[in-house]
Order: sequence, then structure tokens, then C-alpha cells
Amino acid sequence: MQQRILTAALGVFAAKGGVAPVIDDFIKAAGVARGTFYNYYDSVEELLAATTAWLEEDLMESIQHELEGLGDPADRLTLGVRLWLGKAESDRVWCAFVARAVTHGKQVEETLRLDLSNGLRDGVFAFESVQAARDLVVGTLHEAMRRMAAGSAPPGFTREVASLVFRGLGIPARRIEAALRRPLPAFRRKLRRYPRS
Amino acid sequence: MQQRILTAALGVFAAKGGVAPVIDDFIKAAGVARGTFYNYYDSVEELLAATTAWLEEDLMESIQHELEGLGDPADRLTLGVRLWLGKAESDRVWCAFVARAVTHGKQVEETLRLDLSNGLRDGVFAFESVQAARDLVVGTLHEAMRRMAAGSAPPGFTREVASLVFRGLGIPARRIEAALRRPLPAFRRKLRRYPRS
Amino acid sequence: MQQRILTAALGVFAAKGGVAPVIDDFIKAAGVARGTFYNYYDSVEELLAATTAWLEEDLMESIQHELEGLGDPADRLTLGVRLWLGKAESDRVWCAFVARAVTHGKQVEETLRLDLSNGLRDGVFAFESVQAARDLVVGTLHEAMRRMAAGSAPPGFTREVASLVFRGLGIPARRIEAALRRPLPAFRRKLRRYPRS
Amino acid sequence: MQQRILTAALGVFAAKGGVAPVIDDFIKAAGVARGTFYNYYDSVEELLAATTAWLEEDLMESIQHELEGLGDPADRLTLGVRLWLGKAESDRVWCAFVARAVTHGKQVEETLRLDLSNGLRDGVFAFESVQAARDLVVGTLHEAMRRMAAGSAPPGFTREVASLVFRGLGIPARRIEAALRRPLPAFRRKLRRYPRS
DNA sequence: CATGAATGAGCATTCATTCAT
DNA sequence: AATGAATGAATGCTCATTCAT
Repeated sequence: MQQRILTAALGVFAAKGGVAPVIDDFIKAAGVARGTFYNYYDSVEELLAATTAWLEEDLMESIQHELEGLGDPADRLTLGVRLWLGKAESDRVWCAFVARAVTHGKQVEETLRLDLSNGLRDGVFAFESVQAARDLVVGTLHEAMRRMAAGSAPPGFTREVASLVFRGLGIPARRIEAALRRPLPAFRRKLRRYPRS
Repeated sequence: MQQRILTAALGVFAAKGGVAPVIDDFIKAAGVARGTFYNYYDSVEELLAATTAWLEEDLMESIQHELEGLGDPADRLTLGVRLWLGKAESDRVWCAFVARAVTHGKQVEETLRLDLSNGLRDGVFAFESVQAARDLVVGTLHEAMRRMAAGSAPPGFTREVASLVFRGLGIPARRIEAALRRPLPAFRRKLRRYPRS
Repeated sequence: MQQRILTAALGVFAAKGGVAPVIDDFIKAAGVARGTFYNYYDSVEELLAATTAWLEEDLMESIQHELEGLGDPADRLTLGVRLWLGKAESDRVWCAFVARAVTHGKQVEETLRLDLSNGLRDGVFAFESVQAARDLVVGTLHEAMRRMAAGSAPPGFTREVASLVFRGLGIPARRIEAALRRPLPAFRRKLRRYPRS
Repeated sequence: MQQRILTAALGVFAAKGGVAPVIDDFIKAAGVARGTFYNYYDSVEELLAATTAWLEEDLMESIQHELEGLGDPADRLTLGVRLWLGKAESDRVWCAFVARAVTHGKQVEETLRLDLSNGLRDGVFAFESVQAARDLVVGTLHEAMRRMAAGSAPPGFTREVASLVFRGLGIPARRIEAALRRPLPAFRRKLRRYPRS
């Protein structure tokens, strides 16, 4: 039942853009009774948090798995950004949902911050403020995802977005090209089911 | 009265982040009666549009004035971005308001698109997709403004943000340095009053 | 409008015995809209307090007026009790409402406590605990009013109730008889309108 | 299980004063499942009736046992009232519960009515209306119990309350003193378990 | 043109009740 | 017999909108 509600919620959150979704939207989409909703979540806000956590865990599990073994921060970050954009491209609902979210999960932020800091220390990046670099990555990807969710991204868009971001971070052109040439590991298409925790 | 409502609305929109503001917020902030609100705006949405238009006109008037006479797209864009960030730094309420807005005005988008296209044609920028470049600029600035509105921007933040964006667009390092060295024309501190149209 | 809601509330509170009245009861009885109710009272509890205060002020105004000039505590108390019972007898709705109320207003309690204390000091009453005496008066009258509201009071009931209470307080038989022989000043039949305060 | 629910119910009813208790309160207090409740009682009202009957049977069994053999109505009534007040004093939860109840059980009412009628016939009481006398007894005791449940009863309170009630009924002072001097038979402290009927 | 009381549809939340396990 | 998830009617409350003054 929790799974059912969450799956329905994902679609509702992704679809309802400007207008705030109401509980009726979720129970209709999930096909559950009014009271059943409250057996699991006390508010739309709480449901949003649960949905975000679910998606984040899902994606992070995939990305972390691929990054494992990569020690170089630039390798990690370029692959992570490409995987993220690949996910956005392959899963429209996921993309729409995340594009609407204003805040990102702690795992995402922490992984990103670490790679940026380490890369700066190792000299593979060139910037003065980790915060500014983070805003460049997150802001650009966010805006790109909004475009992708709206369906107005041209062919080769994700590759170009990644390229601009990497150059902004100060990665040398040669290295950017090398990174973009590497094949991107495939992602499962289906979302992992919500764990009963 | 219109001015009174708009000025109050600016503060309300800037303050109410996640929670959607209700008409009560505006009439209380403006100190007007319920019915008076409806004499001017029919909905919160309409008020938001009017407030956005007002702020945009205000800023654009300033920026356009400064850009006048500048023919080179890179000069125009670097100055425009710096002025925008300078405005955000100097006017916290304006910054918070614009950071919350999901869409930007047509004037902003059009000016930006033109400069990016022209610069690409002239070879002062280096990218393949104008859309990706636009997302880099808008996304990064948006994220940076959110940080500034939250009060967590370090010293020299705006300069660093501008620098990363310019590098991402492919502007040569020497030119970026030159652009950032130029003095930034001062902005009026006070908002222009709303025109009676 | 406030008057309209209060008047309707009085009837609803008096009628709904065991079952807790809901806001719908009041708006239907008053013939006002749902939102209108909330313009005046935020909850049933608040409405109950307002109704109680209204009725109490109304009765107390009448009783205080009659007691004015009477210095002897026994005279005051016997007249007050008789007036109270007279009111209950003449106004069925008032009686039903007050009989349901678990607590009495501060004015009532304070006036009663003072007269009991003074009478004890003057030797016109005979008991050891003012609290016990108060419970005798309040409890008996309350129970008597419940009977009157139910319509099962025999003729001469109020006179007999008063008589038993007075004897319980230790007033000499002769004095009780004298008190009960005195004519009871008439009460207005209609409730005073709610003051706009 | 029935016993478990009833015991929990007693506490819940005693605690929840103004606010109406809900089924959730009872199943939580009893530690039983939702459905289990419905195996025994169909509504809160029914549970209240069962709880009242249980307590009443319990007390009445004790009181009837003590009154057995007493033929004189005044002796019976004075002892009964003193036992009742003694029970209230010794069992706070019982006191709170009964003080909240608006109606009393039929056994109580019937026993009281009989003794009052018989005593009036025998000339040991002095009043004209049995109803008024009943209201004096029930009302005063009820109010006294509310005070005791609230914890604001002074030392010697129950004795004083009994004394005032007896005087109100017209029992001669000498006889009241004699009655109050008699030792009060002890009560079991624990409630009898609910019969499986 | 300003006011603010009145309105009622819409949404959130509770809670008694059922029923498959 | 005990369980507790699922149910949905009942109820509380908000808030956009109207309109007479």
C-alpha cells in the first residue's frame, strides 16, 4: 500500500507544476481511500519528503555503484553528472519530479561537495569557491532538467550541458573530451520498489 | 493604492517561500480592505505577474541603459550578468523574490538569447547549443541568488560565480579577467515607483 | 449577526443533551453561512463560553439589581436563590442551558461565596465549611433545574427546594418561613440583547 | 478481555472530562486491537453503560450488604450517604467517573427514593416533596464529588457535607450527631472483577 | 473608489466501522 | 477470538469571491 501511494505520488508531483497538489489527487491516483492515506502520511509535505527520499536512494544507489573504485574526483564528478543527466533523459517522470524539487537530498549534496573539494585540492578543478562551483553544477543541471521535462531539449543536449559545466569548473578541454568519449554504463529502467524499512 | 499593494506584495512573495501566500497576506501587508484588492487584481497569480513585470521593467531599464552603446556580445553579456548579480547583492528583497520565481521575463530571456547567439556567431563564445548555454547562465545565477537570499554567500561570491559562468561559456581567460576588472556602474538603491500605465 | 448566532446557540445548547453539538447545528439554527460562524467564533467551545457569559450577565444584572440595598447575607441569599429558581421556572430554554453547564460563572460563584461567608460570620448560617455549603446550594439547584428542564417538577417544587436548601444552611425555621412569604419581584420574560461591548 | 477493556475504560472516562473520548482512547488504554473492541461493545455509549453498571453493581453490593438489617429509613439513608462519600474519598478514579456521569443507576435511585418515602411516612424526615429531597441529596453529593475529584476538598469535608444534607432533610440535630459518631464500616479497596454474565 | 461582512465551495482531518487474515 | 489495515462519511476549517454601504 505504501508502495502504491508512493508510485502514484511520483506521477502526481511530476504532473502538477505550479498548482499545489491536494490530497485528493493522491488518493485518486493511488486508488485508495481517504483514510488510508492518513494511515501512512500525515500531510502532502511528508509524502513529498518520502517520495524524494525514495527517488534519491534509488538513484544514489545506482550512481554510487558506478563510482565505486574511481578515486579521481574529476572522473567521479564527470561520470556522476553524466549518469544523472542520463537518468533524466531516460526517465521522464523522474526528471519532471526532480526538476520541480527546490532542494536536493543530503546524499547528493554531500557527494558533490566532497568531489569538488577533493578535486580542487588535487588541482583537477580551477575555482576559488566550492559554493560557487556547486551552484554552477546544481543550477545548470536543474535548469537543463526543467527544459528536458518540458520536452524542449535538442538532440545532444545532455552532452553539451555536461561539457559546459565541466569547462566552467576548470577541467582542461582534453580531459573533458576524454571523459565524454567514455561509454556511459546502462541504468535499470524500472524504479526499485520502496523498501519496507 | 496600486503602488501600495505591489510594494507589500513584493515583501510577501519574497518572504513566503514554500507556503503559497494567500490574499489575506497581501491585504494585511498593504493595509487595504479585502474588496480593494479585487479592484486591482483578480487573483494572486495576476498579482505575481504584475509584481514580476514591475521588478523586471525596473531592472531592465537600468541594465539596458548601461548596455547601450556596447556592441560586442561578450561585453554586453558579462556586464549584464555582473549588473544582475550586483542588483541581487544590493537588494535582498529583490533577490529573494526573483530567486523564488521559476520563470523569467521575456525581456530577460530575449536579451540573453540574442547576446548568446550573436556572440556565438562572432566567435567570442564557444558552445554548440544556445539552449545549453542559456541554462548554464540562468541556472547558475538562479542557484547563486537562492544562496544569497539565504544569506550563505561567502565574500567575493558574485565575482566567482560570474567567473565560472563566463568560463563555461568559453570566454578566454584573459578576457574574463579584463571584464571583471572593469568598474561596475552603480545602481539606484530604491525601486522605481510603479507606473500608472 | 452575533446576536443571531448567540440566540440560535442558546437553543442548540439547551436541546442537544448528551450528544455534542457540531458547528453545523449552529449555522443551520442561525441560518448563517459556514464562514460567517468563523468570523465570530473559532470553535464550539468559544461559542459556549460566549453564550454562558451572555446569559450570566443577563441574569446577574437582574439579580444584583434586586439585591441592592439588602445588607443581611441571609436576606440576600434567600432572595437570590428564589430569584434564580424563579428565572429557571419562567424561562425553560435558559433553565435547560444552565442545567447542562458544568461550571458556573465567576460572578455567581463570587456573590454566593461572599454571602455565605458573611452570613456565617454574622451567625445567620450554621455550618463549618463554606465549600460544603456552596456545594449544597449549587448542587441542589443544579439538580432541581435538570428536573425542571425535563418537565418533571411537581407544583410548588421551587418553593420546596429553596426551603430544603435554606434549612440545610442552618437558617432558623421561622426565618425561612418569613423569607418564603415575601413576594418575589417580577422578572422580565425576554432576554436582554447581546451588548456590542 | 472484557475485564481488560472495562478497567481501561474506567480510567479513560474518569480522565476525559469535557472532551468526548473516542474509541481509540479505549483500545490504546486497554492495549487491544480495534476489532477486538467491537467484539464486546458496539459503541462508546454502550461501553459507558457497561462501565456504569459495573461500578454501580460493585458499590451497591457493598452498600446493600451494610444496610441489611437496618430497618429505620434515617439510619439506612445516613449510613448509605456516608458510605457513598467514603467510597468517593477512598477511590479517586471511581469518584471522578461518577462525578462526570449525569445520570445515576436505577438501583441507586430506587433505594434512595424508597428510604426517603419511608422516612417521610415515619416522620423521621421533614419535607413535602420527595423529589426535592432527592435533588438535595443527589445534587449536593454530586457537587461534592466533583470537588473531591478536583482535589480541592478541605479536611473533614465529607462529614460536613453529610451533615448539611441530613439537616436539609429535616433530621433532628441530635440524631445527626449520633449518626455521624457511628464508626463507618470499611470498604474493600479493590474493585470486584466484572462478571462474565 | 474603499470598505469589510457574508458567503460557500474546497480542502484537511478524524474516527466509527468493516472484514480478511 | 484477536488482529489491524482499509474504508468513507462526518466534521472542522480556510480562503477566494461577492456586494451592499
